Amino acid sequence: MSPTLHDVALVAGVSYRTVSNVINEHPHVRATTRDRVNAAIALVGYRPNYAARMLRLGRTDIIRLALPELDQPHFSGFASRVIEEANAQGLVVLTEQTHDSRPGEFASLAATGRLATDGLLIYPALIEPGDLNRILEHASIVLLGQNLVDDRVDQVTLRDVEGAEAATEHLLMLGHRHIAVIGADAPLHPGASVLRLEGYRNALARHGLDFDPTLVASVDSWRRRDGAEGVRRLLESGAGFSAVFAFNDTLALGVSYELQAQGRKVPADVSVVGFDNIDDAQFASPPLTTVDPGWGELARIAVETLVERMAHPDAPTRLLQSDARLVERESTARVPV
Amino acid sequence: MSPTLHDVALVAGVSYRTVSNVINEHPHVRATTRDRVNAAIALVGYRPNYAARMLRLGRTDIIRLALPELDQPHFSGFASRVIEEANAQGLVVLTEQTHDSRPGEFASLAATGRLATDGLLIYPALIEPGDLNRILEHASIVLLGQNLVDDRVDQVTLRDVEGAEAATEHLLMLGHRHIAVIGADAPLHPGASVLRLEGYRNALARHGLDFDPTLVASVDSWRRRDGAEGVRRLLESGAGFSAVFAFNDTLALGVSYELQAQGRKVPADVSVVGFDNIDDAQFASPPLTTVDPGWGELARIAVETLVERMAHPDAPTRLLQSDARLVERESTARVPV
DNA sequence: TTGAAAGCGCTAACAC
DNA sequence: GTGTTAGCGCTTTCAA
Repeated sequence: MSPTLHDVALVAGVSYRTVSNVINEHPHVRATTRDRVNAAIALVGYRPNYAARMLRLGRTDIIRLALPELDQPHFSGFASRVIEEANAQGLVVLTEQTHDSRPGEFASLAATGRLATDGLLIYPALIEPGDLNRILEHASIVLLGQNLVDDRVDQVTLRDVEGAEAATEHLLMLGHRHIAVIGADAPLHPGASVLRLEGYRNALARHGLDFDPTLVASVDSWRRRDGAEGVRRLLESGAGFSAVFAFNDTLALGVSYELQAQGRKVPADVSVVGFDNIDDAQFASPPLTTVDPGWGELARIAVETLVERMAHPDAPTRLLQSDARLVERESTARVPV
Repeated sequence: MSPTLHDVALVAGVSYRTVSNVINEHPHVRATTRDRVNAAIALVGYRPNYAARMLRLGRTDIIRLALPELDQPHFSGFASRVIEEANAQGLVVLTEQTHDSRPGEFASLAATGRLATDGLLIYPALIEPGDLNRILEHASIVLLGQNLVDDRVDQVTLRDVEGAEAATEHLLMLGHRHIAVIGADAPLHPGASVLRLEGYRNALARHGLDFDPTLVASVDSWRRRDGAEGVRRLLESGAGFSAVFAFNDTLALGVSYELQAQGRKVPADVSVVGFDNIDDAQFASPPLTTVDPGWGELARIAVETLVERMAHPDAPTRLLQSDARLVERESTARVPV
């Protein structure tokens, strides 16, 4: 058994209470006593039992982060920043993967609160408002991403629509009139795929262009292979396009790869624009034009919001968003004449 | 205050003990009693207090995973798998980043054990044997990666030397005689950069070739920009080479990008081989030949080893390794004549 | 400034 | 099969 406060007190020749005071840096301890206690702590190798402290304080200083998949660049980058932000606030992060499944997400939600007052940051894919009912009363939750409008919960989201508008607008400005879309109807990204499509259509409409469904490739997921497959299908269908808007960078890199594999030059023959501004985008060949939706800012805001929610469970809920901006690189060019 | 076992017992009209039996699925509970208790649990909205349970059981079912950086493909892929393996064992994972700094790693080590008997998986960069002394007695630790030979601790590592030999051997078999190396002396990867260089030299020696230090590029880190910079320096130095072995895939993708940006064709002019087999490698242009060091296997072994260590603190320590194999793709070809 | 002691919610040894 | 109860290690109220 590892030593307890009691053992330390015995060795130091003081009371239980005094040792606790020293550990918690309470002010009213004489310096000599403090030194004696610290010496005793070192001597017996005392380390506090955090489970006992948690029980006593009703507070764990652990938050939970539930993402669909850690093994995707935009999510791992986000997780990395969340961990940093949380640590800065004295919190540690328990990471979970929902694998885009309803049961997975639900398990996360249901387990929330098991560590007393700790909070949950969850990036929902398949959660619906009804799922939240039983959870909300006993847990601090912040929803990430979009996909759910429910003013009983704090939400911290990207500006998907505005970002997609900016991407499309950029291509339109370059003279493109037939812009393919890769990444629609992704079952694992229901919110984002709808909103980014909406942004695309908005931009088209603003330029008086009709929406052409034959230029839209649906995909299973948003990985490279899906991007490659999507654009291949589009090419085979004979649909004519001079530019592609892929709903995330990973898709876009797959698209760019496949186009070049099929002998189309990027951007000379086809322009490609992505979404997320992952680290890899700038070192792709060619470097990828993309939308930076502000993942870093999102992480900061998310942790801040959760911390405030834990501190004030009854404060009004909020919807906060990070800022999106276009990052021009070399995968986009004027439409070929 | 949220309801406790006591509240449930009151509502169900049974004792404290019986409720606990139901929750922990003890066998000796009559079905009707169980139903009544479950109804009461649902009614009052009872959820177990895990801090209390941890305190009572002296066990948290939380393990800690400390990696240099989550935002690197090989680490995030590894973390993702560790989380899955741990979940399968009924454990959850607290993720931390050491940022390759001695203080960061040390903080992780020092904090270990604060959650009672939980264990720590740590990928050490700058830890030395002496750092472990004070920790070992009260914590279950498994060291990941290489970088430390210390038989007081379980270690689960990649086969860096063998992997690097395979990569170099592959290039030698293709007729290359001037093989550049990118990634040496990386301060953040002290173990891996030494071992992979060792593998490279072994393969060279086996073919009777001298080691040429002017073909070795040292780098600050193992990100794309470092790969790009490294190969640029080498080109500027006028050193002649027909192939590049980069110490990881991210470096290799940076190398491949830079070579092509400078008008050298890959693999027609220069072959490139990487290390890690990250997801991106197969969709790069050209798809990257690389070494798959078995990250997935590593995750499985690591969790298994930690679980066994937690169960048997006094069992003899072990050194386990995953298997490395070469994955041939299109970034390597016979030496140009 | 320090000591004594209650009690956080739970599990399980012990009774019946 | 169910009830009673000690005690896990800590923080903190109350007293001295």
